[in-house]
Amino acid sequence: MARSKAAQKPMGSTPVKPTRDGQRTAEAMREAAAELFHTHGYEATSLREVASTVGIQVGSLYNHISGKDQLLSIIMIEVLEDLLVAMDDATQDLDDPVQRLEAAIDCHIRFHAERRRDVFIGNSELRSLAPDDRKRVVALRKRYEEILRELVMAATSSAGGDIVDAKLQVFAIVAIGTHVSSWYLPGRGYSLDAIVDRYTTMIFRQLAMPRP
Amino acid sequence: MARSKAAQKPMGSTPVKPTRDGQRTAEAMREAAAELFHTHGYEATSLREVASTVGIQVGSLYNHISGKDQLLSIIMIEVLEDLLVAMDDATQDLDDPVQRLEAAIDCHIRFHAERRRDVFIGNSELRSLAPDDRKRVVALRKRYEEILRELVMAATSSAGGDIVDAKLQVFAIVAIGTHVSSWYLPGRGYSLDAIVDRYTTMIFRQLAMPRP
DNA sequence: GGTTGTAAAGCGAGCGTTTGTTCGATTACC
DNA sequence: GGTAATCGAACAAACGCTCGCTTTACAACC
Repeated sequence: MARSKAAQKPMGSTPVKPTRDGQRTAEAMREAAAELFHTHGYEATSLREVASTVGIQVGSLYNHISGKDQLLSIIMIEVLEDLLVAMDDATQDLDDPVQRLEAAIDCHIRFHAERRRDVFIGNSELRSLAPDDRKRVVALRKRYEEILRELVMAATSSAGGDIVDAKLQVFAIVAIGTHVSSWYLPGRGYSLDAIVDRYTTMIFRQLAMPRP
Repeated sequence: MARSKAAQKPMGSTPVKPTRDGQRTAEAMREAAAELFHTHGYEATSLREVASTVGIQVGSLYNHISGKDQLLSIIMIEVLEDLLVAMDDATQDLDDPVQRLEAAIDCHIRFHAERRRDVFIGNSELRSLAPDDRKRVVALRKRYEEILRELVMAATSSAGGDIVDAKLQVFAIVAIGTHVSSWYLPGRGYSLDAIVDRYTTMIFRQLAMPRP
């Protein structure tokens, strides 16, 4: 191969000698993997890079995972589950459907910006997943879209708005989130508050209803 | 490695013995590469798979390309240049700014749907590009966004619309295109005409102006 | 109208690396 | 002393790429 990468000296901040605390190592592995997957992609990342980032040898990884694919599926499933929880937390205490939608959009965009690294992995490495994991991820995504759909429909019918097309409306919102996760950089350009505010206005306009 | 892939028997429809027509082979290589990059990703695609799809040996690929990366950069740059040309063709004969924007949205969505394979590659393999090629692709993208921006601004100022935020408005349109290229399948679900129609209405609503 | 020279195109074996994964020995902690 | 964690060396497979050789098509020549 032409390219040369990976596997220099340990640069990690974690144990070099055996420890009782395998938990910390497992966590460092997920963190290192997420960072590398985000930068180079799953296929272009070697387990030796992951190991050297954590500060251990390649073989030691297998004390915590069954294989490279597990590293990816953990990241992808976790971020989706977190998103569902965050969306639930953001809306569960609100009664007014319009306020619920506004809170949902806020949560949606904020989550995609703040956890852009993991979200980006989740959106670009679907095909690298093993079939079973892919099914699970697709199911979680579908559930998320269903939640958005119900929020949009409840808000419009409550405030006299109008949906051009429910499915495509949800897609438009999802697309904005995905796109944000690909360009947003904290501290550069737009503030997160500004992004949320502008996009919320634009989405409410699509629904032909005023913002509260 | 655990996975086993590629390199069985030739399945291509093109020459097995030397021909004067290397042009056809080069074209078949681009086609095979695009198909494989789209399905498995650039890094997960081996040149042996490309060669076996075309129906030649690995070494023979190098009669037409300098390396694997060139295969990718050709695909990515070509699709962007085609998009710019298509957008120009779609709008150049129109004078009314609103009609120009409508035609642009039509072209934008249609292109992203019809050439979804190449567009998808263009949107997901940026990090696999060599630095120079990446710069070129980023520049082309920026130019495309600039064109969209001017179309949006001209239309709104002409028809009394209102832009919440020019940059984010363009981003929203781009995001819809990218998203379409990831889910649209011809003959399944929405017709292309329906997609274009619905999204056009939604985008015009965002600009607070009526469709012509 | 055969003969021969040339260059493009493909073959196929092989090169040096890198890859994911395995495994016995070793170390550190309870 | 037992056990979880790590090391370190090794494995076979797959990778991008190179290269000397053969095959083909076409043109120039006698």
